[in-house]
Amino acid sequence: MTVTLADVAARARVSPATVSRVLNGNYPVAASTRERVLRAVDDLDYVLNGPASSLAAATSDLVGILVNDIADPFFGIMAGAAQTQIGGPGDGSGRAGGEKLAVICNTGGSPERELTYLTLLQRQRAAAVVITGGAVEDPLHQAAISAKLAKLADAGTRIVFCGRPPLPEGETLVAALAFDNRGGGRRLTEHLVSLGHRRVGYVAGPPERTTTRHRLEGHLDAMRAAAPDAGDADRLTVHGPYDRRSGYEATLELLRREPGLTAVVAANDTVALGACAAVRDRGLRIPQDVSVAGFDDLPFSVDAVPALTTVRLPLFEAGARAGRLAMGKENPPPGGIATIAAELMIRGSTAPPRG
Amino acid sequence: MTVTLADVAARARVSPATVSRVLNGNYPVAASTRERVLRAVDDLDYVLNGPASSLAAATSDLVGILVNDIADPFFGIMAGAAQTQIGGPGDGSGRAGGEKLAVICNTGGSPERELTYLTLLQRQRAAAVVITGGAVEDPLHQAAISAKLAKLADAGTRIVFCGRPPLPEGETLVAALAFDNRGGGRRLTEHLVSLGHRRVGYVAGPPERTTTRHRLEGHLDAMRAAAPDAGDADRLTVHGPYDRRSGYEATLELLRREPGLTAVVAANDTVALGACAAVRDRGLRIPQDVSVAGFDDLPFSVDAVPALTTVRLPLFEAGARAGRLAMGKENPPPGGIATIAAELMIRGSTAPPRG
DNA sequence: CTGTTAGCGCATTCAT
DNA sequence: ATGAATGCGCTAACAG
Repeated sequence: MTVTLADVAARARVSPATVSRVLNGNYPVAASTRERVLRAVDDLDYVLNGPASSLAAATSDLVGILVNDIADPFFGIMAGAAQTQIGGPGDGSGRAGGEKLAVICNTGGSPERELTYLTLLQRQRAAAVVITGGAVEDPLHQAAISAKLAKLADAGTRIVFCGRPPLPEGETLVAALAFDNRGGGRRLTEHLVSLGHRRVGYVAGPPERTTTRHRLEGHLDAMRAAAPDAGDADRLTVHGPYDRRSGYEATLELLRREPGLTAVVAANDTVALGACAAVRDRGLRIPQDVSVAGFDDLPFSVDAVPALTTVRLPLFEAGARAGRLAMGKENPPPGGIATIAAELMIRGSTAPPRG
Repeated sequence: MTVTLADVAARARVSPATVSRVLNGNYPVAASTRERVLRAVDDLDYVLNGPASSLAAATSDLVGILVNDIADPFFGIMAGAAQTQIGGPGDGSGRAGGEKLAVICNTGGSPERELTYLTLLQRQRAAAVVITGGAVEDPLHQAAISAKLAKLADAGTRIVFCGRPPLPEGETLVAALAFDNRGGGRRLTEHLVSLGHRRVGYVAGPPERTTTRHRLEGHLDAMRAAAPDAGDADRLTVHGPYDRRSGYEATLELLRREPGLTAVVAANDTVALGACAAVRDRGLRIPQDVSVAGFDDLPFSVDAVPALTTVRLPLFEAGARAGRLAMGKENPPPGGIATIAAELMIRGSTAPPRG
């Protein structure tokens, strides 16, 4: 019923071993023989049995890419970029040669699901795993993930972090591409401070996430430098999920707490969009009455009205690099860790506060 | 070195078969035995060998989700929704029970890569495949894809279309969830016509794609109904990729061709954002001078300024339903085909043309 | 309810 | 450069 390697061998009048060698191309085979085998493959419409192959070879061509939320372009861009380096462009025949199968796994930001996916990938003997986005800082989960990653690495799976800080220990296990969230956050708020803002609200992401904490710390650093004795930064910080609605509601709350607010900084661009809507619904103008700033510089941010001041992260480049690292096409950075710079993008949504 | 099922069996003092039955849970096993086995699994930190399991069972727990562009939330939302129905929430142990591994494959809209991914999934003996987004209409590729899908279906892989029109034949192979792109496009333009617009530009997607064609046809139907002898609809249609830049440039071009344009309809919301930017850069106001409309109702569309009139597609619901169909959790619609309604969302970006 | 027996389809020794 | 033989780790009959 289903065509096997043995069928191909019979038709090409060679041994199964030879067919295997032709298909994997990692062993010398006479050109004429190869020719014959390839023709038999096409004639019979043979498709390699992945599981059998993986079982025998004790390794598979699966590469996992873990993301927190695939509906968010922040992750979509990185994941898509990584996949371009892994899937290979194909040869146009649809025959599928030595390509890896890059697969994206949506954890929803839940550490449990993250672990489950890692186990699933371990079960599949994945060739590599790329983990994108910030981590949850709960020590229990940290330890569980570390242990799991150690096992994966031990089994020969390459591990790459993308937009995630390196593990406390175990730097040798993993190549990590970390974004400079703290520096970006600091420079963004410094920009506002330099414009004259002193009452700045901050809509943070979910607590316990590294990304949230780093961006917030950068913001607070800048605020403290500007007004060492202000001390009410906590009062002007609200946490919530990384979505539009959170930005909307948190901004209303901030405006309630501090009607004299002159600027709102959001944890990311999506949240910033919600913040903009809230500011407007309160009858305030951007940036004349309230400045608004985001983070990430997602594609839509430049089209906001006014265009959003934000911090640009080179998501595509980082994702592509992570993909290359996962494939072993590129050498890991020194010490296994590289920090990716974040660039301040000043646009129309920020301006000096009202005289 | 690596723990196998036999090791677990030995430690639990049962046969390998019993361990297998416990793990797969599809066969009666005494509670006490199960207990013992599970403990041995935990003690030994055993992880099932996926390839071996798939080889023996002649089927795997992989489910593929094909998307055109994962950086686009249109696909991200559907893919994420499908994954919620497939991956299962996990039991929180990270142990990974009977879950399927839902994997997202990014084709970049290229039929070749689509074929390659299908071959890769075929090679893995995937349990199901969900194909999202419109198809390319080239008959050669259509035939190649059809043939490949037939083989997959033949091998027991369930096939589900999501946001893609059904195959010309072979309805029995596939459950198809198709969006009412034509109807949505028609109602959107009818709305503009009813406001009084007659010179309406259209920024279409890439030619040869079903989604592009259906939306455009809906638009043209509505235009022709409004002005049967206008006949210059072609002149006011420009094709381009589904991205912001295309919307920007095409709109400038349309404004050049027809300075008297009172409205621009874009192939989707992302394109519409670019169109808005172009309109503004030309010194025109939205909607007073030019109305702009999009399609899809992506999350950011309501936050555009003014909020974007568009056509809402229930992307999450459709993706989730596709996921359930792929898992066999839900029965296919009658005839294998369901059309998903598209809802007109009238917001601030459209208004009557200037008196 | 549990144990025994046979492969699943391929990659890889080891020969030649 | 090629063929023959072996086993990867598991599931699925078939017994009992």
